Amino acid sequence: MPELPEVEVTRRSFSDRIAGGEIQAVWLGKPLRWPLGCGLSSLVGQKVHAVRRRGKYLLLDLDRGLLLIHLGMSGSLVFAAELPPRGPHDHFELLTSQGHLRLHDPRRFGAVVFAESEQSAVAVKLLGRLGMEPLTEQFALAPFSRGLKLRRSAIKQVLLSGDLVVGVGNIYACEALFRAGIRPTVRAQRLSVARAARLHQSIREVLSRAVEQGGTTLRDFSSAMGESGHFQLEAAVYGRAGQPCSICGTPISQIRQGQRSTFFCQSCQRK
DNA sequence: ATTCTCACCTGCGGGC
DNA sequence: TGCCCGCAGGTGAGAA
Repeated sequence: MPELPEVEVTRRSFSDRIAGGEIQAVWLGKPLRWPLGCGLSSLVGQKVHAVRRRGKYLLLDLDRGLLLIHLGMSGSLVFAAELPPRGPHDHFELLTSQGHLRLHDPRRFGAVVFAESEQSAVAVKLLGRLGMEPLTEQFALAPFSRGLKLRRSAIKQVLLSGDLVVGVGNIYACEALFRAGIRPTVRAQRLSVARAARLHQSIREVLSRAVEQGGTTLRDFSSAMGESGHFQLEAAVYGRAGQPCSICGTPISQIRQGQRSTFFCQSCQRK
């Protein structure tokens, strides 16, 4: 589910409300992708100071250390003064004086991990390889273009890998490549600077527009306020195999790249 | 070193 | 109606 826009929309939907809250209790359900990495009681009494985002990770700053939260493929957070009764797919709760945060994650590819600092081994393992943040000044054309030149893989795979630019998942990779008129299978290193510039711009546009729209709700994503996203209504290619391209009418193609579906227009994305 | 495949887990929709 | 298969928003680990 959650790519950068969904994670950012989630962050904004509870960051201010949880800030300053003191942790009163922590509850863990079924195992997630990784163990929490600390005792539950060591978190109790600490305050949550802020919620930041790095790539698709949420970082909850505590008095001592931070919690890294990843939503995996099917995760979502809810934050409210009172939570409804737990369901079978609720696996983590942070009860604070400001309200209760709950992770709902049917597939349990998500994770909540404690790190003593961003320099700690576990934080570096998870965050260390991450590339540029696409919605900040850090995401400049020159390093992006230079990075592409070093990669022989298909451009779609490079976008998904997250080591050049973070936050672009399967939906937004397809959408950004469509907007840039670039075929997903072309080798990254074969893109000219001009075409890299177009892609650079498309990534920024698609991601910021998706954030504006509250993210993409395909199945059940919603913000921590319970609000669904609307970007799926603007998707030009993702999930639209066989439907006419909005630009030229050519039926949208679906192929497999690295065990993932790729959607594109053969006519608008020639190379 | 980069690149590729697999694994993790559950639910859902399509075809038979 | 029910079963089986493939597929789904991510990404670290390990192999090639």
